[in-house]
Amino acid sequence: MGSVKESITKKKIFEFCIREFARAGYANVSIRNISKGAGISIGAIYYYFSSKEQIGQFLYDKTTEIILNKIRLGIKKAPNDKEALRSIIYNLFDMSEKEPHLMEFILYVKHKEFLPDAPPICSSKPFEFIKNFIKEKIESGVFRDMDIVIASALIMGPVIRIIQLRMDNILNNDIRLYTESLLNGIVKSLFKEQ
Amino acid sequence: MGSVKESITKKKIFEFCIREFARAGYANVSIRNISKGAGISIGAIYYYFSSKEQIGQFLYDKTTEIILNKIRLGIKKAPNDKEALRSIIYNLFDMSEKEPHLMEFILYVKHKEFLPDAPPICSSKPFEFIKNFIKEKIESGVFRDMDIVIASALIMGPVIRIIQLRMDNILNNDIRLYTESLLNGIVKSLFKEQ
DNA sequence: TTTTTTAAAATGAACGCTCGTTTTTATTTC
DNA sequence: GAAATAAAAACGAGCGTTCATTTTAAAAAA
Repeated sequence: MGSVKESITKKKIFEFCIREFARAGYANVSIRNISKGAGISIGAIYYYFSSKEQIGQFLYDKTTEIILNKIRLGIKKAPNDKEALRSIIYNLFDMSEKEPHLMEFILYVKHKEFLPDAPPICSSKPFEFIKNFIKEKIESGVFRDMDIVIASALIMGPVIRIIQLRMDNILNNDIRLYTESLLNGIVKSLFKEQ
Repeated sequence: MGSVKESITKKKIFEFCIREFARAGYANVSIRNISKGAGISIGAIYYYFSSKEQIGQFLYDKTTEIILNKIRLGIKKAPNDKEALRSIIYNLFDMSEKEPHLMEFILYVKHKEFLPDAPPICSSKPFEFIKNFIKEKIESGVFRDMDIVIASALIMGPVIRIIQLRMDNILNNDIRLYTESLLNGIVKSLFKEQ
């Protein structure tokens, strides 16, 4: 475990599966597809993963971890509340542009298919982290006093919507360019003073 | 065609499939599942549908039509712009409460799985209709001047987000109760005057 | 009114195929 | 020489679909 070979083979599986699970759906990607597409043998797949479900689990853990780290770092570095909000939006957009498959995997794939007992994606670590950020801003009086659910929907709803439009090829230009105007709209609906 | 028997059997298929496709995903619902779950034989299914894909097509057509009619009627009846916006939000919430499976089918099921050449769901008839409504309000100066994509995301994003939270059992009370406060937030981010 | 005919509707066993997984044997890599 | 990978075959289960057959219900004929 932890050898160079492991990381190479696992990476091949990761990169092929994240793309194909997002495109075709978990159930429509077979082990034979993975073997052929990732350029490795079926034996090698089962050498590292005990089942197809475990591949899904692995992908889920990796992707949520990557996103969480990026969001957390962005908020940490932000000098004020509005910049923190901007960093959430920008980082999600940035990730959608740089690693679209990863974002598609998180937002499109029904992970209950391979993780029957996992919480819904909106309760995964990155989204919970953002929710806590919002909660704090309401309690400290930065945002208008409102239900956390509403605040969360007003922020994440439009962001996710834009990302999905991009993933569906409705938007053909870099969505990072929308950060500013989307932030403006969100700020208007949330902040006490403007 | 069009007989009483047809409508009964097709209805059984419709009701079982809309629920199961939404819950488990199209690929994970087999013809045998449908046969057993809907209480009809495999032969009866193939008597009315030439393939499994056609069941998906049928469900897609029916559901988008139902939603479109509801949204269109709501906007038509609204006395002013804000009420029209409220009707969009309320009707989508109302439908999520009254016919959750229908809404889940529209928002969760990857319909590319059975409709390979169909446009993404955000370009389906009901969503296109709402988009045109928004476009008109921007052009007539009711909404602030902004990219239609942004306006669309600021409206539909939070609405869909709330619906998804409800479908994921994160929200346990009637989401129609959120109509007013969500409308308030959206209005703040969109309307010129308030 | 009873019998016959018709066609729609429903049945479920069977077909060919793919699935996830395991096993086997052999080779490559560190 | 131990760990990693390859290639191929085999497993039973389940897949979408087909089809010869039966049931049902109503129309036509007697």
